[in-house]
Amino acid sequence: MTTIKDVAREVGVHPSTVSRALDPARRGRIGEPVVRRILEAAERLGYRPDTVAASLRSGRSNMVGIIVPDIANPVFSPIIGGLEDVLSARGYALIVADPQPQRTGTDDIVQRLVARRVDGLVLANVALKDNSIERCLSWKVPVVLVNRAEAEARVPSVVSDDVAGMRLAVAHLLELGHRHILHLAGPQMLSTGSLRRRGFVEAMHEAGFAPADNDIEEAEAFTREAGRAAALRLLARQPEATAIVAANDLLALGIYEALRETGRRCPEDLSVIGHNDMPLVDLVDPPLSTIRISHREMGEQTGQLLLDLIEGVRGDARYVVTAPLLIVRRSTQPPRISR
Amino acid sequence: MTTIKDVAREVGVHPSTVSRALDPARRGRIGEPVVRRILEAAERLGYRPDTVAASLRSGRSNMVGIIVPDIANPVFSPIIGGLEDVLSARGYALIVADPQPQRTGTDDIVQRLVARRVDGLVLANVALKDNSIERCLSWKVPVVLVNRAEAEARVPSVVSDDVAGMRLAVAHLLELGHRHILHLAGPQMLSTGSLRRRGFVEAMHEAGFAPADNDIEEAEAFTREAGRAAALRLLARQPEATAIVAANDLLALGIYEALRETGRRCPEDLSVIGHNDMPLVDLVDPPLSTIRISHREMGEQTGQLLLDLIEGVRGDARYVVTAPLLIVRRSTQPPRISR
DNA sequence: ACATCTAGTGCAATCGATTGCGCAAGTCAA
DNA sequence: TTGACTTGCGCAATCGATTGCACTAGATGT
Repeated sequence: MTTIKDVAREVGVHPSTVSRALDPARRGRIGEPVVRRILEAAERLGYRPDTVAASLRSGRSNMVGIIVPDIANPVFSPIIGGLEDVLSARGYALIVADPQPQRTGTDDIVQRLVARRVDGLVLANVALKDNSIERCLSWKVPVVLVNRAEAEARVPSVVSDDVAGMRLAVAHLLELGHRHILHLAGPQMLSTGSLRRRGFVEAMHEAGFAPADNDIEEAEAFTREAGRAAALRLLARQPEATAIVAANDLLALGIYEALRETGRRCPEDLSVIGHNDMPLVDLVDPPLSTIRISHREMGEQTGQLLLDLIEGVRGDARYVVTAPLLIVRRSTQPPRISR
Repeated sequence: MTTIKDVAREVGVHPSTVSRALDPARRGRIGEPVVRRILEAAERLGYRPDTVAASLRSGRSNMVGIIVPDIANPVFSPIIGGLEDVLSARGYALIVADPQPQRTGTDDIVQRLVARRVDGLVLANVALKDNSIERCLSWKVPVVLVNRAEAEARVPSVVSDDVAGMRLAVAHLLELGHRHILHLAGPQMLSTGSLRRRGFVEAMHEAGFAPADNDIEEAEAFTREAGRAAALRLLARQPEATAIVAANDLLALGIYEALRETGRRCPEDLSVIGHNDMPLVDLVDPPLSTIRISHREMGEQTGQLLLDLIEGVRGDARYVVTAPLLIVRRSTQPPRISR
């Protein structure tokens, strides 16, 4: 490994001069011909700066960490992808971490990442009240929330407009002629779960159909299995409803299973609409109507926000909400003519 | 930030003593009571070791990098998940990188990761002949290939038994009574593409049905769109075939689209079988018969292999191949009675 | 001609932990 | 009592780059 000293010796200057010449930002202070010779020598010797050493001295690691609840979740991978894109373009590396349920002792992931001197952190898994945020705050490490927000808005976040998304969904069903609409809600400790529920309730209210508590059922988690179980409960309670809006696509697919098991057909007997438009839901049977969220774009925005925070640019758009889009496929249709 | 010196001063010993006392491996050389006092002081002061400084001196970074072609690809996320699991359990962090098509100049990702002093590298994107492997080799950084292997086996790899998988697929169709079976192959520069093609050809041969070149069509990429296009070509050429085996699920879904466009039904007119068993293919219409590969497990194995390599344990299982499993759903059925 | 800048480099400290080597005190055998 | 070890810990160098400060020339101002 050739170091900065080797280059310095080769050119006959001091290491510090090499350091400056190599950094475009500070190159200005160095004479033009010297810079040229240094660049040439560095190239010739195959010099690669040691990021670790630089980090130690400068205090910046050029790394950011992201904490996701489940990497395999199709919602998070595009977020990671978008994030990685903008970060690597600016020379940052992304380290992804999965909060293992119970690892040895008190060293949780946030701490581990901070010990690695990450310059910033992205949290994709916060609950409405979440203490990892406080820890980041107390350590003064820049943080951006993505996908899910917290109850108090203490740190920047990038989320979809969940309430607006539910408005779109409800409006679509209303327009089709549905009147008795149910909601399969997600976990209420998550912003996505609670905001979407609120969106549903508000939209129904405004249309003059105040939903009863009985019209809403909460799933234990954002999974197919939890969706199936909750749908079974909900359908048993409200057999004459004509449509159901799910808090996310996985839940909607769970509803599909429940419908099959109880001998109902979608959309003939019951219209179903999801949320997220994750990959492949256009190919399920029937193709799922849903609300599209551009997760990749959210990842990119998150990267921007975080970089601004790290580099001290006071971009004032601290709370980015992206606009959802209604995607109509074949799981929704007008209700059958009721007597 | 409290450093090792602070702890040393607090306890009244030398920093090096603290360093040793804190490392379980070298703790033995230090007196028991001193260790206890150091541990206590470290805890009380909230000491967190600075990973960066440790890396600089020790040469180990406790980080490994993984290079994936596309994070959003549902095949890679479980691999990353499994990998991250075993790595973080051993104190390693995982940094994921996406090879941007053309970034500035010659500093490709491999170089960038090596500059970050990663202790090892996982390549999930190698082509059959790939020069990033040579670079890793020349830099002497431990490497493990996953999902796709290279032509010459110079470095350890973890892959599914693609040939065996295709045998399962072909055997299944044969057993159903199919005789004229087509293959929608993947890119032949990738091991998955070429091995699966070979598996198909071999299995057919052994059954006594030598496939003609005309029975095989190569898709440009492992995508739905490429699958659709290739399927269109293939079906135009071989209209009387009764079954088609795709080199992967995405390709199979492309076939679905092509079938719909040409007014054929699956499985009545044509049986289709995929490969990978990626999430949600059990919900498409019709539910896809396929070959299951346990990607998460592959990720875990990859992690083990890499750790062994890094830590010098000569685990001799250098080339892990996992066994594929046939999953029969509803996209395959016996062919219609031909005249 | 003299004081004042300014541009271009060199010097040396520093970041925080690791580690080879050395030294002192204690143990044990002869 | 002495010599050979062992145990426990301190010393100081080191990893590779960054950075505040000092210094030297030549340029500028008056």
